[in-house]
Amino acid sequence: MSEKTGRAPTQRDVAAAAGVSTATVSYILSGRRDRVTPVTPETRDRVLRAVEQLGYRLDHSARSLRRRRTELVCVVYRMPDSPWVERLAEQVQAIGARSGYSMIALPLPSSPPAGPEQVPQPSALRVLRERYVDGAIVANGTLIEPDELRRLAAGGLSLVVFHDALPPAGFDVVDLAQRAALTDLVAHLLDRGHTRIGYLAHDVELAAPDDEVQSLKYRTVAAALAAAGAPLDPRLVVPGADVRERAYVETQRLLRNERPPTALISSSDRGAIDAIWAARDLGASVPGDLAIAGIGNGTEGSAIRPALTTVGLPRLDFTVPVTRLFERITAPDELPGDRIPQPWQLIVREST
Amino acid sequence: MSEKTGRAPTQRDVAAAAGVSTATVSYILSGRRDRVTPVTPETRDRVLRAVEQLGYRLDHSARSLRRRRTELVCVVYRMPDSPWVERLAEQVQAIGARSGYSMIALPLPSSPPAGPEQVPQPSALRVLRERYVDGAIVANGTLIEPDELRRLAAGGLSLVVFHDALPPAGFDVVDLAQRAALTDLVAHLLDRGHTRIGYLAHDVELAAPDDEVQSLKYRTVAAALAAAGAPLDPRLVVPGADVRERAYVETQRLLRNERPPTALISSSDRGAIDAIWAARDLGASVPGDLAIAGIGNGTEGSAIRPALTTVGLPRLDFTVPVTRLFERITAPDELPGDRIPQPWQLIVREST
DNA sequence: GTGAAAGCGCTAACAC
DNA sequence: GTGTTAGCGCTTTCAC
Repeated sequence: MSEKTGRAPTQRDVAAAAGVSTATVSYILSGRRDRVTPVTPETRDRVLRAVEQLGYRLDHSARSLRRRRTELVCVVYRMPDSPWVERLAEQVQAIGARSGYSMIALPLPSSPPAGPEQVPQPSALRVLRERYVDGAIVANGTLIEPDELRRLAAGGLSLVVFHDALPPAGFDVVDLAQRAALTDLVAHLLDRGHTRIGYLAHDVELAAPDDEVQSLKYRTVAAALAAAGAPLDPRLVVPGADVRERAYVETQRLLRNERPPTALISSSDRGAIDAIWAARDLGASVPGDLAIAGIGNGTEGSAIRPALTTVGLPRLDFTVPVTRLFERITAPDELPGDRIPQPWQLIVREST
Repeated sequence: MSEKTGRAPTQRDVAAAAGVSTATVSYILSGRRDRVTPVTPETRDRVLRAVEQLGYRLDHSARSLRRRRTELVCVVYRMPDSPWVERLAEQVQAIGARSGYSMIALPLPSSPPAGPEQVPQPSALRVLRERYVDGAIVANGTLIEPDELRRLAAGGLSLVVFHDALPPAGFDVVDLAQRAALTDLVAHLLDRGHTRIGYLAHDVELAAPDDEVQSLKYRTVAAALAAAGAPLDPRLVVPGADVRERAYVETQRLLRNERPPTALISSSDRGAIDAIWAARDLGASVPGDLAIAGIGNGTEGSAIRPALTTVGLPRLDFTVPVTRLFERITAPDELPGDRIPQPWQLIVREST
């Protein structure tokens, strides 16, 4: 464990200390793939003792270079992580461990640079581009440009991407079918007799309402309402779903309108919960005076009173996409690219 | 960008396509350190065109092996990330980018295996042990055993560890001085005249109340109260700070006691916020009937009403420790290991 | 201004 | 059961 020289010990040093060849050290440390008789326990002990004594640690770069794989996968997500991303990461870690893979995370900055050029830090993408990892799960496919995804896949990176509207192209796409679920939510509110429906938006949705990916939720809700003959009243659309205090304030402003909404859809579950607070503090009952629905099915929604109606993933079981990632990694030749359905659903609880 | 063969193109392929040597390709792609005349624009163009056309991507493993550094740093944290860890990660990313470093995250599973053996997934620690990264910031030093930290540092990994009670040993320790801040909090409540003070605990704190690191908060609060002659009443200590709904239920149970507490300290800000809900739903005013304080200074605390009294980092500026990490990485020889003070503070707001 | 060549630490044929 | 050896893809010294 002690080391006086400046250089870290290598297998060569271990071999010298144990009086064996580097090949033997490698066999003992990594096992050998061919069906050859094992080393004698004595040799093994001697080598392991030398490893211990020198404080030898394997050099990952050298191993990957030789093995032509890194035995590392990566989960890419947008910075404030959500509970479902955590479950996903846990499952990647657990399933990967079975085949000797470790998992790292690549959190990309939360604020996309304004404008159409929502290119994340190139220094972060290096990890995907320069073969740091064998595969990646992109939890939020809108974080990386479609072209870049295609190039990464073409470059040999195994890729599974969560995205609502992206054709597979050398990678698999987990299709969340968010649009269908959001349309169901709107239908549910209309069924309940609501006609004045408000929308608590994320700031980006209002900044770029025409952006197909950034404003997917907003656009889908608006389109569903319009299709039902009850188009969204612009005065009932407010920002603030990003930040708790703003959601609170904006909801109260909405309720003080001369013609307040009778139902409110929040672009986030958090915003919806703050809206519930805001309504209650103003003496309005939920859902009596104001029905409130969130989007995302976070964990908080089922814990509060009234429990939050929302749309999102009903179960956080990602066995299929995660297993698929490792199939891709171990597949001898290129897999084409499938669509893996994992649909969002309408989850009706007490708040509507 | 197209590639028909099974093998990914290498610099050798690029060199062949451009009619130059691999050395030239390398110069163009990485710059060269010595003060030598630059390549001609024509050569440069030809090489870059070949790169583009072949879809060449650098191989990180080969580069690291040769350069003897990975140009990668890592932020280690406990899985449900907190806002301050996100700020830390952002700052690591930003400061690292200046010297060509990329950042990855290493989220360790949230539930430590019961018992003293709180060893995280060995497959996760591989990333630190096997030279995947040049340096790491451990946001929660209790996640990794002190011995392991020392071994990692001794093995050449640059390390900066956030920890409340750990001597530097080949790595720097960011000292949060949590104990002092928690003692201040207790003093603050006693000043306000409270004598029956409850504690909403994380489950681990009650499972292993003697564990110096797992139960630091609980032990410190208990010790401070005892020292003030107002020892914690065991009947006022309840679990539930981990999960929102449980925090809610346990707080209400506490308030229905025959002798309910007049103040409550929650081991987490989230638990404290749920406790505020719970108290209000029972008709109790906060802080009138029940003073409530959190621990951690999360972002939610300042957004709710009443704003939450808490202890934690007053500003999320990690320039000093992050800069220090990169100093360590670039330092020609071993730095000893310093203590970097970044003290928690008592933040008194409306809830107490 | 460009090229030849050595070698980073490891693995896996193959030889004995 | 263990050793020899040829690279993996890249960078860098040195030569021209």
